[in-house]
Amino acid sequence: MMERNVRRKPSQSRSKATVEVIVEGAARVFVERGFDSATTNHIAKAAGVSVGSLYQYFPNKEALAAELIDRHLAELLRLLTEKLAEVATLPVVAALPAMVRAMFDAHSHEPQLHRVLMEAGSRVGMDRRKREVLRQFHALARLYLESHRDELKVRNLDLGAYLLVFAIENIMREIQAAPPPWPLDDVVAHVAAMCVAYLDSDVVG
Amino acid sequence: MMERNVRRKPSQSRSKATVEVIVEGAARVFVERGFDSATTNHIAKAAGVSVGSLYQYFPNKEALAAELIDRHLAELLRLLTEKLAEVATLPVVAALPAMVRAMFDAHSHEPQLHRVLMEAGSRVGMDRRKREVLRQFHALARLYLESHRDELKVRNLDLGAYLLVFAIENIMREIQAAPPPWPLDDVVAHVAAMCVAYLDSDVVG
Amino acid sequence: MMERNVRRKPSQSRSKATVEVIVEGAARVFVERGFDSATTNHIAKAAGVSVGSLYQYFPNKEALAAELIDRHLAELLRLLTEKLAEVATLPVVAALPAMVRAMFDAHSHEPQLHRVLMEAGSRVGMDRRKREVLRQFHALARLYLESHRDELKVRNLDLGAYLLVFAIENIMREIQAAPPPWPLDDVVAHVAAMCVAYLDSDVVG
Amino acid sequence: MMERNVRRKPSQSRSKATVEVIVEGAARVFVERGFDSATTNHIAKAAGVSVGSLYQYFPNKEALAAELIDRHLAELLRLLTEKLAEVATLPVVAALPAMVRAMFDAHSHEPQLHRVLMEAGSRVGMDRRKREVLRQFHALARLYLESHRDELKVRNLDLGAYLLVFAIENIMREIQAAPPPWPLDDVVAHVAAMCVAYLDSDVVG
DNA sequence: AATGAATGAGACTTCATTCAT
DNA sequence: TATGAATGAAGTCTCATTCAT
Repeated sequence: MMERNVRRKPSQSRSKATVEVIVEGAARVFVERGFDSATTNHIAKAAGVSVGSLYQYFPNKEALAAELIDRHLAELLRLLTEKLAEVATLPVVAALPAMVRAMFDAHSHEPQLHRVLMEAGSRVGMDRRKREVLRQFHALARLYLESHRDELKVRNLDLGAYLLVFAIENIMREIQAAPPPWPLDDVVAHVAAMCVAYLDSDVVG
Repeated sequence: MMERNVRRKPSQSRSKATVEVIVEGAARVFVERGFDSATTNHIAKAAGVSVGSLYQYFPNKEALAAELIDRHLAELLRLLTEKLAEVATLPVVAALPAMVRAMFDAHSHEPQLHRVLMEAGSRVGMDRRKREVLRQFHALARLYLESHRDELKVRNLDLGAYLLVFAIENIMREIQAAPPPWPLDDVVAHVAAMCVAYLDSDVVG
Repeated sequence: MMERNVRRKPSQSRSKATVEVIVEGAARVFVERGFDSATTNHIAKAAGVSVGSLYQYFPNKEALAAELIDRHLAELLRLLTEKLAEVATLPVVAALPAMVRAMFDAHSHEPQLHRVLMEAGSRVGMDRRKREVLRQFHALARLYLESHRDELKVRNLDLGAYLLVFAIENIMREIQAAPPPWPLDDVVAHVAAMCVAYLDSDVVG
Repeated sequence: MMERNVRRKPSQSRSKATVEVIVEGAARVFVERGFDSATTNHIAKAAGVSVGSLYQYFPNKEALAAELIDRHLAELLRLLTEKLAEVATLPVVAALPAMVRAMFDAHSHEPQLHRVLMEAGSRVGMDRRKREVLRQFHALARLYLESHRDELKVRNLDLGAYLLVFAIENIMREIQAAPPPWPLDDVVAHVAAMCVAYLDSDVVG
């Protein structure tokens, strides 16, 4: 079903430009109408190309959403990796708030589009792709924690990194979806505190 | 669009039984085929009634999913409320692990069905309904925390309860969706530790 | 299709009352929703009986409309026959305006319902039934004209009566459907004048 | 409901041909099965196109009937306008029989199809459209009568033209629907005589 | 490469009618 | 007789996808 994300590698620059307008058109239409109500015809029209051209590059609507997700997640991963590199040498108490904040900022980019894509969910491979990225970020987080092992009481840093990544990611998404009534700085501070406190607890297992 | 969840109040017992077989049929079909591929005709056939009967009680497929969600969330709320009452007088360090475990157990009920419904997501009103239940549970959690305020360092118990509820709920869901490679008891212990440590941290704001 | 208008002769008075409320309910629903959108379930509800009872007396929706048409046309025929008897001895110049006026008055009764039934048209046997009544009225008109033959120049009184009846009936219906911008008395006077003038013309054939 | 008669302007010639075969298929199916029993699938099959193509150009069955009506009425208006131009300078006594005959001839074109469309009636916008055309013809008739005012006794030529148009049109339609037992030439002669005599009568108002 | 008219499977939904109670 | 829950055939319409130009 999800045959191949992109049908033919657009090597010509004209093709590349066409792919670009199609992807942008898709983003616009997904935001305006939601994933289900968006049709390939809508998208082609919004992109200013014919349906035929759309199908030249994308086998179906799902592939378009997948492409948008991939771009978003790649950006997310890039941002967080970069930020982690920046704070890698800082002590955990300083680094974690920075990472939480970075995660929050990363989720503030085109929230409508990504909300729509999240809702499209597994039909679009969102789950698998997102889990893949989180897995990568989990690995990064573990590396970071291990290099700061002596600052921490928690021993199972693999599990520790897992919990941090998922807890932070989900709360940031939740905040985007339904902003809570507290100053965001407070929320960020609390999330960071939760993480720091956790890493400093002497849980067994 | 989501006009009314149930079309007519089934007062007669025959009607009630019909509604029941339809809802059960829907659950089965949703699990077997996923939300998108399920059709009202599939569901009617699975339930052993005619499509007409299905439409007598439910305006569309979404309403069926909504009904299933409502039942699930009501059960969830009931379980957690009950558990919270049980542990209400215990100190936080004892109560939280019990609650985390209860949350985990609650998510272990018909996980396939609820995964499908989560994926159906907002098309089905899942988001709104779930947020409503979490709001209720947030209120309960806050009450609990306030009655144990002197055991805690965190001051903003409203925000505190919010973070606990969302962090726990999301991690439990994640574990259901993609079980991690650690013993579940360890995961539960760590989540509880994260919560306890957080509440004992002296974050400002 | 139009098996039999009424299924069982309602001999019991309870039955007769039931038929009555059903017919009245049908009239109300037809006016409110139009013929096509009216369903037998709507009608049964409006009449305060169950669908089953409705089907006990009427085989289908068409039969209900037919019944209403029959009642209407019977009333129309009765009124016009009566009026014609009244004016039978008057000279044509006096009688025709009276008949035109009577025709107009007759069409003023429950115009909404009858408009709906006209629109339902042949599906409901309207055409056949109406033609039947017009045929009867044509016969009456011819009798009248023949008994006044010496006041008239037109010789083919059969054709003459036919034209009068159809011309008057159609114009009266048209006036009901889309009232023209002239005083109705003027319109009636003109129609009468047209009829009188026609009968006084020496057309051959 | 009657959103737009035609969905997209067929600019390409292929589209135009498709629209044409669809309209012709619709005409055939309406005649064969009547309006109610005709389905869009029947029509598409009869036209040799897919349902999808039908819906590309017509939002529903009603729109197809409306298109056929529009064509018919346009033709009717064209014919009568032309005929009126021909006889415009003739005296009323000569012109009216010619117009009545023309009206009769015009109604002889595809009578079955138009009978079906009349029966479909207001569901199809027939009423509104027909009234519009009659309004136009009323205007033409009035112009004609006014330019012959000195041949006539009737003074309210507006109302006069109205009566003529409606009386003639309805009788012609009636004759098509149920041919009466007299030679049509006689009927035409009588209708014309009725009109001429009316215009020569000295009705007040 | 691009176009966009054409396709058609199949989902949704209604409502006249039946029949067990 | 009355009830109204249940039936299911059949019609409407959409939209992802193809393919002739």
